[in-house]
Amino acid sequence: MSPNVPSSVKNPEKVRTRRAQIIDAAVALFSQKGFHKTTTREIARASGLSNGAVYEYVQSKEDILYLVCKRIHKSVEEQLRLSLSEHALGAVRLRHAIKSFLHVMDAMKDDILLIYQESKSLPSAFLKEVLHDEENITRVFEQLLMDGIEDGSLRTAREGIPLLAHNIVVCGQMWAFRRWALHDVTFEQFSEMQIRMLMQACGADPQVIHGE
Amino acid sequence: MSPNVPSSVKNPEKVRTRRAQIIDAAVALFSQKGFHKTTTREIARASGLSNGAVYEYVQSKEDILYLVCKRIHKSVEEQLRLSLSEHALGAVRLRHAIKSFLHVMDAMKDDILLIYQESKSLPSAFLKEVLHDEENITRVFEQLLMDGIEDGSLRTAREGIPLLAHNIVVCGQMWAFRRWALHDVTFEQFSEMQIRMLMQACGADPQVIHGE
Amino acid sequence: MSPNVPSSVKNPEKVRTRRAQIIDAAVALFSQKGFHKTTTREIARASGLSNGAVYEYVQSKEDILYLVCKRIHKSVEEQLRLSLSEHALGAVRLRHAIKSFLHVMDAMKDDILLIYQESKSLPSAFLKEVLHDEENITRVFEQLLMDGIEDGSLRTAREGIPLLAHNIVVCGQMWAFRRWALHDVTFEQFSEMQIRMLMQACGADPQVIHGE
Amino acid sequence: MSPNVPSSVKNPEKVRTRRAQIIDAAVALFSQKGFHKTTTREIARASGLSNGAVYEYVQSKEDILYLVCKRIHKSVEEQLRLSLSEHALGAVRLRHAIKSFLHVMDAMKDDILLIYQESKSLPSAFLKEVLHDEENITRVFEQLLMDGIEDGSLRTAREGIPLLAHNIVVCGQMWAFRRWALHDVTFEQFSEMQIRMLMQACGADPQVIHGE
DNA sequence: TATGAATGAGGATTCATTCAT
DNA sequence: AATGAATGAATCCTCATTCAT
Repeated sequence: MSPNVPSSVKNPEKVRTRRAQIIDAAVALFSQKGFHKTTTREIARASGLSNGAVYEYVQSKEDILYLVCKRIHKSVEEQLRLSLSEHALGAVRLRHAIKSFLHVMDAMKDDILLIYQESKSLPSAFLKEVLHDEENITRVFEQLLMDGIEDGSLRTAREGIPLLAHNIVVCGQMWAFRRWALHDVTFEQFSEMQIRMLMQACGADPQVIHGE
Repeated sequence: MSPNVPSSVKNPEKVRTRRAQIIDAAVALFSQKGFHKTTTREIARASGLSNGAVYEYVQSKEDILYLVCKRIHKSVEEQLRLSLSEHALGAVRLRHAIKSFLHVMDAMKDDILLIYQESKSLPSAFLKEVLHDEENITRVFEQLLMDGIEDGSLRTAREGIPLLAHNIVVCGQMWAFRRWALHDVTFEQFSEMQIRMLMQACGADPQVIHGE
Repeated sequence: MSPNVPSSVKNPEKVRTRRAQIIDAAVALFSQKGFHKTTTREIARASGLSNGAVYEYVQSKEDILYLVCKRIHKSVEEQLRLSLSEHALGAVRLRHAIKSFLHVMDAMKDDILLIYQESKSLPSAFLKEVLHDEENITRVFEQLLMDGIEDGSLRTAREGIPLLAHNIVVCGQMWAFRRWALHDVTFEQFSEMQIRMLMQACGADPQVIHGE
Repeated sequence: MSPNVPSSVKNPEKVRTRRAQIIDAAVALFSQKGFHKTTTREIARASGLSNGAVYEYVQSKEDILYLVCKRIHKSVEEQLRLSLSEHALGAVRLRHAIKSFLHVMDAMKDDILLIYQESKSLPSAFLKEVLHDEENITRVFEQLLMDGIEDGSLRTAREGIPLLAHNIVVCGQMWAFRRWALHDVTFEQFSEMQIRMLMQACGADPQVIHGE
């Protein structure tokens, strides 16, 4: 399904730890200097491996970018799913999820920006997979919207769901990739206002919009 | 103020036409293959100039990227300003402006995506200027918001203006950079729904929200 | 027909002289150290060009090997054709040609050995062409054999012509690639004995076999 | 005398079997892709050993090439010696030997070609030894020529013996390394014609030349 | 102004060999 | 005796930029 990154090293435990080193180093370097301006030598040095060793765990520089993107998305999704609440009302659960998502986006600003700026350098099979990961995140919100519509806590048309979900996701990412333009706004302000706008767009009740 | 791109050619008319050739070629190539994978030779060939001639009108590859970004923003801003209406109500003028803006974004999808993906490769002085250009676009909407609040056609807090303006701009750009995810939504649907959400967030009257 | 080696330099005169430099350097280096152990840097340095300049005239290291093989074969064929005599009898003309050919092989020992040892490193399209060049040399002898049979000065079956021609060619090349084993034999001895054997195999008259 | 290939493994039986595995794998790979394009990893995998294990039985990649050449020559020589006849006349024994030799060359085409193309990559001490092995094969024919001269069944000068023997050997190898050029000739034709030419050159009686 | 040949630093990747386990 | 992970030097090729003409 999702394209594999082959490693010539067989021991899976080793592969896991070494790749973690590589990814850690690469995330930092790609964030700082961009994918193209980062050399594989720098990645090797920064990850504590030799030039050659890197290529035991990865087949190309692009593989590294892919692993980096994968890990970032995995982390986002995990954090998001972990934070989902159990409240009875869909609208409340949605509000909660948006809030959590914005926090995750804030915590992972640099990583999100990295994906925005560098994923276009991925070979198309990899790119497809990365976009697919993103869709999975969107789908979390689509589900919550559905729930809210079903239980009556959200009053909006079903057809609008995909776009609403997208708006939520982009809204979160925007905190990362528009940082330069939002420097006067604190995260608290941003979070509060955006939640209000989004919940209103979703047709939530005023009490829910304003957080009870 | 805005950093100059020096040219060793003196005749300003020549500089203008030659740079136009270079920019035309570069826009197409950067859109297609990205900044890093496009070579200056390719730009030279595609623009009908010799390798050396390009460097008579530009000092580096990054200069070209800068000129490209500049031209795109100039075009966006021009089209946007040309389309501003004269209606008495600020809210109506805003609605109109958003609609026009979305059309411009649709027409310039590729160019907007280009700026999103490649502007990080600009030297910081250039990047600053490009971001500044973007702010100018945002400012158009800030002014309209202000007008609407002043004339009472928009009921929202003054402090929210910058973020609302940003939301409008990002909303338009999103049509370009999230194309892959929005393939099921037609531009008409997108435009209508987003305008509604944004106008609602701005505190417009229902009639205005729905276009009279 | 014969595969081209593209050059990014347009001026054909320049291409000719620069490639000559490259080929000269490469022949010497390939002969000395072999194709694989010769680096492109060495070729560049030895030919008086910069690393990059070499790649203006050639697209890969294998292109260089191809040009080298081409030039060697061209030289062999030219020398061979120049030396063809006008004697009335085909057998005499053949004898003369073999003798000349052996002299050429002696003069070009190193080059012939080079082709023998390195041509397998050519991409197949190139290899085919190089083998084709060799066939052209063989064909010279096939024609002479034919002539001799026709005018009655050679008494042998037509069907044997291809193999006889091959024997002649291999016989000459052998002087190059079996040098190590023939060190006790002078070129004069070699030449005389081989000519005798070959002419006898072709069914020449004793006088012709022994050179009148 | 003949240079040793040291092994860090002591058990000679083990060394023999493991090296056999290595050589088998290497012969196939070298024939297919050439010495330089074959990696030691490939040899390890194909021989069922680990990367490291190969180096317990061999000290370098070139050692492997040497062992490969050795084994090929050993096989050629064995087959040749086994086929030597007991006929009273030297000329007949020679004819028989040539015929057998050609058959061996036909059976071992690929291996012979391998030696021709790759032996130049041997370190000089190894190369010398490989050439020496070849001389031993030549010497078989020298002896037969001597015998024939002595018993009067061959009428040729003693001084010509070395070159005649070489001609015989090259003639056989030619069937391997000129395959591409001889594709129209069947082995039977080739064999018959070459034997005739060679026996004639050796001064055999017509009956012997034509096989009684 | 324009040309296009020349430069040369730089970078991804490979692979024979070693060595800790 | 065997494994397979690690090493790091070595190599081909690219390409932004310069400069003689």
